[in-house]
Amino acid sequence: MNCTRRIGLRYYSTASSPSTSHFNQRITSLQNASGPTKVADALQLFDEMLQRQPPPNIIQLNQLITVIVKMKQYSTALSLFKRVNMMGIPTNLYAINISINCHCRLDQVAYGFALLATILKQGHQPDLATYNTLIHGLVLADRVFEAVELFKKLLREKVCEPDQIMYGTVINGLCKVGHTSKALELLRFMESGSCKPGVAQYNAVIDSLCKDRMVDHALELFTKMTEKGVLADVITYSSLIHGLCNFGRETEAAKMLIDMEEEGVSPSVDTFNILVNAFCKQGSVKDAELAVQAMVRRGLNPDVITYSALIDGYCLRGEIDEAEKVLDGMVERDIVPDIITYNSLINGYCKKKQIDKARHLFQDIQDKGLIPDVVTYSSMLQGLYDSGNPAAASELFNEMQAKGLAPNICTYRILLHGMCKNSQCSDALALFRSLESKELMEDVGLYNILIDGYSKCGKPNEAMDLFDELCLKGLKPNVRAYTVMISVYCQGGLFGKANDLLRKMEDNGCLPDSVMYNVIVQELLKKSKRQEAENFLEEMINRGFMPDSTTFTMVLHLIPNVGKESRMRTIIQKLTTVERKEI
DNA sequence: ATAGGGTTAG
Repeated sequence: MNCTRRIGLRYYSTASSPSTSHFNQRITSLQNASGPTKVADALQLFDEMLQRQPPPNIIQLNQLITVIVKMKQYSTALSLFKRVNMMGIPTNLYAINISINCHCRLDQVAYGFALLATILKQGHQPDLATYNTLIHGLVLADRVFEAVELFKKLLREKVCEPDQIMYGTVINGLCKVGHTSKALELLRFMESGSCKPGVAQYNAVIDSLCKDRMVDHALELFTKMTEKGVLADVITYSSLIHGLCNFGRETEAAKMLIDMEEEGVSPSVDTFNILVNAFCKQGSVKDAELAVQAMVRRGLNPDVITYSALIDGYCLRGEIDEAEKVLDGMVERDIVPDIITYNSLINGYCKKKQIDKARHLFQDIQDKGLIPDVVTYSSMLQGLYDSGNPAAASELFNEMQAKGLAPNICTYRILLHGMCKNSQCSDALALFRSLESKELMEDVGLYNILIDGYSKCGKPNEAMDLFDELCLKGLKPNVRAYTVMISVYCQGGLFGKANDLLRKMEDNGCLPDSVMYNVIVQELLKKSKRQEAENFLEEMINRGFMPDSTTFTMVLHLIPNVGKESRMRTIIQKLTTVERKEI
């Protein structure tokens, strides 16, 4: 028997011409290759293989076409299959599955389904990979409902026994469209069945829960998963750390990092970047720098995201010098700053009223070949308006549109605010009226800017009209909208109306905040409505809000130097006692 | 031996 087998092997190896192994070698080296000529080299090899007589087997061709697919050249891959068919080389199920995948990636799910018929015609049966590719195709086409229906049908009619990949595809699809609870249901279903979920399926749901702001649910699921003996990996921990950070729970996030290392899971650069970024956004660049040191100690190299986060952190604090130092440091380490890195700096310069430096950098990065994005332009626009140069701003806005960059809601906020601040309220309103997106036309924030702008331009009636319009549209004014309107009423001496609105606002379930109280007290004091101001001052303190420095200064001026009973003094004394207690 | 899912970060 041994003898027969040996003869068989021998026969096999002599039958394959020398070029078979030669092609195998070239396919293998292409699979591992990277570089700009990879696709061209693969096509060249494909041509050579098709010219060979007898024609190469379908396995090698599948391998080669997979190289093209991995490079996301789906239409090229499909055209190669077409040539295989034209040569009369028989394909197999693998080949058709690859084709289905290509069609799905090209947003042609229908073609994918049509290939089911080809599979049957050729005497094959679709397998798990076939169905999973189609389910994934539906997910890619944002047809998650249909994907779930197909999955259920396969299950109901016992067409196939889903594996972890198929469950995972459906779970990911559900998470993608925000149906986290359905995804969780499916995960539970897996737990109760024979195909148990792995860490990837748990990760999808944990991450989705975090994005739904349900971090504690995510943590619970994480615990349950561990209890079931499924080991968390770096992605599980990174998702949780990210979720915690988004909730301002950086301390717990940092503890999670320690936990993961104790469990033997090594954090990646990305894991650290989440923390670095969170610390920076929260204003504590010091902690961020410590996190960077910690990652370096573990042999991880900070990347462009790490450095950009630090730069952004320093810029947010107005410490541009420090930000510039970080930039120099990263360049020294051969890490190339990208547009996001520079956006932080440009924004920093603009906020610091160093518009010339911002303009210079804006030009500089373009000379370097970087393309400014919406954020770059928006920052520049804000800087130009803030420096009182609306003409340059509108020129830049035109340039941005000429380049085909679509302004986003932030851009419009900056534009409207900038115009109003530069006494161009009617231009701002005209721009707002020209907006075509429903989302923008119904943005309370944009209304607030216009209302505030008109009021500051001394046109309270227009401001009130806009507020009415906002309510008539059925939009819910937020606390900022009410604040602006109340201050409009106060400035016009219409205190009764201001009071009515305040009541109406609380009826609508919108509670006054610190800013609102400060505005009211300040406006009342400006109009010498001392008693009303005292009432509001007391009310705000009772609700736990502090007068800001402007309010405080105004109030202090009203306290008589010596003797005399003063309600203001009592209030302020009470306030300082409270403060002392807190310290 | 060749095919299908995923994944965290600005």
